[in-house]
Amino acid sequence: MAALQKSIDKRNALINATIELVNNDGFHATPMSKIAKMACVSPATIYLYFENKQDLVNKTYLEVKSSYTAYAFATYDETMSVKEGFEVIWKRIAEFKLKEDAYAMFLAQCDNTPMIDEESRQEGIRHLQPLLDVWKRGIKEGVIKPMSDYMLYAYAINPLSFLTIAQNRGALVLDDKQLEQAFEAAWSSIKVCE
Amino acid sequence: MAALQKSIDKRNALINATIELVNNDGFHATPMSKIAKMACVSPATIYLYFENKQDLVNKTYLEVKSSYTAYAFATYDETMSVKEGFEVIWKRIAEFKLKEDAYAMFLAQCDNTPMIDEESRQEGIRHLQPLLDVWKRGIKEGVIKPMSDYMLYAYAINPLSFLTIAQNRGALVLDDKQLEQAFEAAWSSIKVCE
DNA sequence: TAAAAAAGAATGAACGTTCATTTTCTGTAA
DNA sequence: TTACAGAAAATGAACGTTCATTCTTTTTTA
Repeated sequence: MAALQKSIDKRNALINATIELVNNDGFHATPMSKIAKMACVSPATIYLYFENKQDLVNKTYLEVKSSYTAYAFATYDETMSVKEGFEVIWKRIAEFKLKEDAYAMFLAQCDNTPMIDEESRQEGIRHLQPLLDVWKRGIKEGVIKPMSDYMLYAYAINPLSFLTIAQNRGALVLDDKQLEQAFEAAWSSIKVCE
Repeated sequence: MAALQKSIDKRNALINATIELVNNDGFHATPMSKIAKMACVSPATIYLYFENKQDLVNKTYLEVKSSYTAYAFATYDETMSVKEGFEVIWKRIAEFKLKEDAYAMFLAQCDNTPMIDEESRQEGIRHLQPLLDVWKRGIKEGVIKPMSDYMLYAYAINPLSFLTIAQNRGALVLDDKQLEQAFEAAWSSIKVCE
């Protein structure tokens, strides 16, 4: 157990160092030697845990994406109404993006650059299924406008990425009041008007 | 005149090569030698037009941002009503992002990574002033919800970036009908309900 | 004590940038 | 118009550095 435990710690340290350094400098401007140093490990040791640099960043992406979606759906269950379900998920996502802003920044960078393999990108998308299911249900019930998943995501969820990046760059404070406004805007853009 | 003309052509070729290669591979994975080759120019020649690689990408960013905002505001004038003004600007932006999808991809990458100098980023933001003015007017007239510029941008404009990237990755087709839907979603999220 | 894990130094390739040289342009004098 | 000199623009090769990865040796584990 001690040995395994130690390995998991090192792996986590490598993943966390990758996130922090890539956020600051970008993927290709982050040398393996720097990641190793921040994780208190020899550069050679990275290759015991990951195949190469690309594998390291792919795995980091999937790990962050998993913790993101796990957090997002933790308090949702399928017996909720569409509106309630959406609100619960949306607010968990917002909470995650504010609390785990380094993760949010990292995901934004992965989603907007060619730094991740297409295969890992596809796998990351699959994690969102429960949200897509809420939307499908909402459209069937006539509560949500009949739009494609991409369009719904663009207006209901993606703006949060922009807001957290703006907040991270010091241009905006997202307090509770602003967040409630943001939720209202999100819901307004996808709901069917009564 | 011949000499000057030639120079502008080369400069444009370098900027265009930068956009295409950075879109495909990312900033740091794009060597100067490759940019030079695509622009049919010697690597050394790049340094006659730009100080260094960072300067090249900063200037490229500002050039793209300028053509983006010039296009966005070309048909808008201040005598329009808030709703009409917003609609005109929004639709021009959408048109630009669909027609000039390479530019749109490039801007998305600049806005979500540390690849651009902070100074150039700030200058790029200033170009959006006319849009912020419409919003200010809309809030004063009670037509637009009193939200910060960042929030308004997040819900009304930024979703278009997500949609064009999705379209570019082959995951979505943004036809006229979808676009009208998207505009409705954008307007719904920021307007004051009657 | 044997195997696994980790380390640091070494390697070779790739990169941004510069240098020495050649080519092209421009204005002037015949 | 032609010839040409000086300046400007452009080039390909070269330089020094940095980086991802591997190799050999040492340390830790069981």
